[in-house]
Amino acid sequence: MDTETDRRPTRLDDQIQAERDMLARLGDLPLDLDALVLVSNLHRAVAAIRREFEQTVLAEVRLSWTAFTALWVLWIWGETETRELAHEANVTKGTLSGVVDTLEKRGLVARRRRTSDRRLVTVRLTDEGEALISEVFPRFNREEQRVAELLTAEQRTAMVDGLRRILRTLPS
Amino acid sequence: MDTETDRRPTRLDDQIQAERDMLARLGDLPLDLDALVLVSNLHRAVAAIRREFEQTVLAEVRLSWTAFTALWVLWIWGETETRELAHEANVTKGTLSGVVDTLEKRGLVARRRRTSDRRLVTVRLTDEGEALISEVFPRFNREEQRVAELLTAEQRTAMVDGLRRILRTLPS
DNA sequence: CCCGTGTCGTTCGGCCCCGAACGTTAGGCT
DNA sequence: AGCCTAACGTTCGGGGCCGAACGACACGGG
Repeated sequence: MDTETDRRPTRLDDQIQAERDMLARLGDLPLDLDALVLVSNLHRAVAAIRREFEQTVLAEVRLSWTAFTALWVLWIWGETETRELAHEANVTKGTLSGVVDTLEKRGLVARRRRTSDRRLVTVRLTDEGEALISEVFPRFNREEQRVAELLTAEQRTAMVDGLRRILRTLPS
Repeated sequence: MDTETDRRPTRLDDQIQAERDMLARLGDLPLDLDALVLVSNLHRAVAAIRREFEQTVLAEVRLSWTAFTALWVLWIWGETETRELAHEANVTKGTLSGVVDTLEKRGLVARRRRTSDRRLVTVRLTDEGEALISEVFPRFNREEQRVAELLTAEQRTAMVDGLRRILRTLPS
């Protein structure tokens, strides 16, 4: 690593200069700034939401977002094949395998090899897992509600509809 | 792992039964289903977008989303202190340290210890890094545009405004 | 001058995440 | 029966990600 003999612009100079630089650099490119803002805000907001949840409701019960989602799916769907559970939890089956491992170690879920087709493995909640998710989910939903409340009804419907369009198009 | 002597409901039975179960289980809880759908769709859409980008534009140049973001910030802002870069890239400084390590190994960025305050480290693009980001970014933005095009103008503004509200409230 | 106190970036352990490779099993075709 | 092919879940290597702990450093008050 180099060292630098100092003459750093102050934060204020920097802001102004940075904007000038940005405009100078971006000005001659055919850019869609709205699209940039949209995608980057989407990303930031989701990261913020996820962090918030993982640090409050989920931290108390030591569950990652994905682990929680898996439990939720099992709660609603009942015993589920690994592949479907992975799809529903929005991760690859390789990832899900690891998540189920940790959930199994904690005694929250159990695996079961099917006899009719021995390639298949299903996952189901244990009693303990069921107790946990039914206790945690209402609190989780209350957090979701707090997020949704920040938006107007129009914004909410516009967003949900827009997100659906994206999901329909992109490979999910 | 247990084994199971089979009598699995078919997929169709399952769908119907699962919905019945879901309604039965959720019916007596004070739930905000709209909030649930909103948050879960947000999450799924962002994951889909991120995967899409990481598998097309970013895969070609072997950059993760975060690595790309860091390069972009450095491109726009110029030489930046580690802490600010982490905040801007939306990760903790611990994470950023690792990302900068890999970028540095590839010769795309360089670290510099400041002499005025020897606790500080700044990161800047190398010529190679600058060449890479200025080549990749337009393609990245074109992908962003493709996503944004899926929405109506109204949806776009509603979404951006809604996301800003979320970001303003949640600890980012 | 020196000694707290606070901030910097880095390191560490643990988990999540992915894609590729792998062994196992099912099922059709000859 | 004996292949071939395809689908299943797991494993593995590489990296992202976080929070906590850490050493280096700055700076003000005794």
